[in-house]
Amino acid sequence: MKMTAMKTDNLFIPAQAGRAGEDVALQLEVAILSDKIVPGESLPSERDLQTQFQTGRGVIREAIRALKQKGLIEIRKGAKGGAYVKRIEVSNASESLALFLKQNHVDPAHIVEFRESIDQQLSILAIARAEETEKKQLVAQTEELQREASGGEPDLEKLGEIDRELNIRLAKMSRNPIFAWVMEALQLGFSSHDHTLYSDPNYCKKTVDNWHITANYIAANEPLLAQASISTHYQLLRHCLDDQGILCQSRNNN
Amino acid sequence: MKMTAMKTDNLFIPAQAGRAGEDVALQLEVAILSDKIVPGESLPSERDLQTQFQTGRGVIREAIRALKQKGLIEIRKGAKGGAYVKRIEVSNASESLALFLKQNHVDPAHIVEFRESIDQQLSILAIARAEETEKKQLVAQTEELQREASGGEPDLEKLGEIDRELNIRLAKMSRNPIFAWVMEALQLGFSSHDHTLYSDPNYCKKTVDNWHITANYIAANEPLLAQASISTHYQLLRHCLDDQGILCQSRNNN
DNA sequence: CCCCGTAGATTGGTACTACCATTGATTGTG
DNA sequence: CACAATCAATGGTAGTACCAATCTACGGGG
Repeated sequence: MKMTAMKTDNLFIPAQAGRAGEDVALQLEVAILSDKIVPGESLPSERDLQTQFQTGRGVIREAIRALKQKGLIEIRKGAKGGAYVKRIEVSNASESLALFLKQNHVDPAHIVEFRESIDQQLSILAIARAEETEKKQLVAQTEELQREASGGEPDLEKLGEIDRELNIRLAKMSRNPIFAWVMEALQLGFSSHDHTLYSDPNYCKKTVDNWHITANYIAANEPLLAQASISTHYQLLRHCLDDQGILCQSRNNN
Repeated sequence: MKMTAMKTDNLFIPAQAGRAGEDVALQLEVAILSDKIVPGESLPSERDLQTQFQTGRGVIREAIRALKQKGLIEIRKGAKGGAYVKRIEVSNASESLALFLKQNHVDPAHIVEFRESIDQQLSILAIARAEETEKKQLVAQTEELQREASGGEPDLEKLGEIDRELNIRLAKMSRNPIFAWVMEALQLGFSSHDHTLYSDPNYCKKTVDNWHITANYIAANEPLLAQASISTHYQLLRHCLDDQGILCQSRNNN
């Protein structure tokens, strides 16, 4: 316990347990979360940490890997490289939830239902809180979606991308990051289902036009009408999935 | 593409890129998520993987570490040890979310708002889908909550526990597991805030009684009234948090 | 024959070394 | 002064050796 507090920092104590790797990761995480190392700065090099922790380099690397996985740091190679502390993004948390949902084989009907509920609330909040310019941008993007879909050979990738952006834009307009988190998580895990809607010519145009209508209702500050058209969207999605036999609609899960 | 499908499996191709570790982790993750390795089974030993991937053991260990971080596997030492695939728990997603919310100083008001939205929808679904017996059980548990709270020295731990169970019970009555998971994820990250409601004598009784009222409305199949009383619940929570200066209520986040 | 304990084998955990690849800074050269 | 070669720092990979924990199997003692 020298506590000499050199320029860098010797606040790391040598880890010796059978789980040295986790010990190191924990100490580093605490250092980061307690703002001892601020986003933009970098941790000492692996070899420095190796000496500070009195341990092998492999242990350090495993700890670093864990922190990277958590989204706490970003790693750059070469001189001036190292583990740079970064601001955590929602996508990390979303990915976590998406993994869980994916492994549990969720009934698509449940996801659709949940998303509809979220979207309903989202439209209300967006109308109440978003700037006029944001609402106009939303409308503009739905028109871009229409243009993209009107061609004889619509680019499904592009349509899906725009649809995703629309959802995220709407989520941001709610001024509540939690909605954005959930939305992103659901899309990460089940973007495939949205594709079916656009790949089927019977539903593509209806869906696209309905997006435009919804956006216009939001821009016109008509929450009830917006909710109605969102319901329409999910009715379309349900029918479309039903046509393809994707929906189980089984109510006998516990 | 031998497809010989040996007893173990040679479906792993040697990784060579500068990011071999991530490559290995990705291949293993795919193998797990596509149910090639089922929960309960274990991955090959590190030394086996080392030969299958034609790489060093350090690379394997880092990949394993990443998967462990994601909650995909659990590691046991000794003979018959190894990386056992496990069912992902919501707590992983919660932890991830908690990290994000913590580092980004998310306003508790946002969490309250989101939970209120979920609860509203939950009550509607519960009324429509739950059995009569479940509704009666819900009411019964709110009465237990009242009994527990009526004593001169209410056990805060016990109250919190019952409150948590009530929420989970309600979520299950919706017949849609996603609501339950999202709810649980949020609660795990912020159970502290729920305690404040019960620890403050000014709000405790009101909250408890309101739970009872809500449950009765649900049992009586009165969705609108149930929603109203749920609103009351969150009004109480908001005021309570406000009294303690926890709420920021700042609307100027992007 | 049964029970218990010890030895062996398997596997993750740690340490150390050497070398490669990338990247930024330094230095040298035109 | 500009540009290119060189160098140094750092992460990435490979391989070895050994330790620690844990299960299995064998064998002795009852």
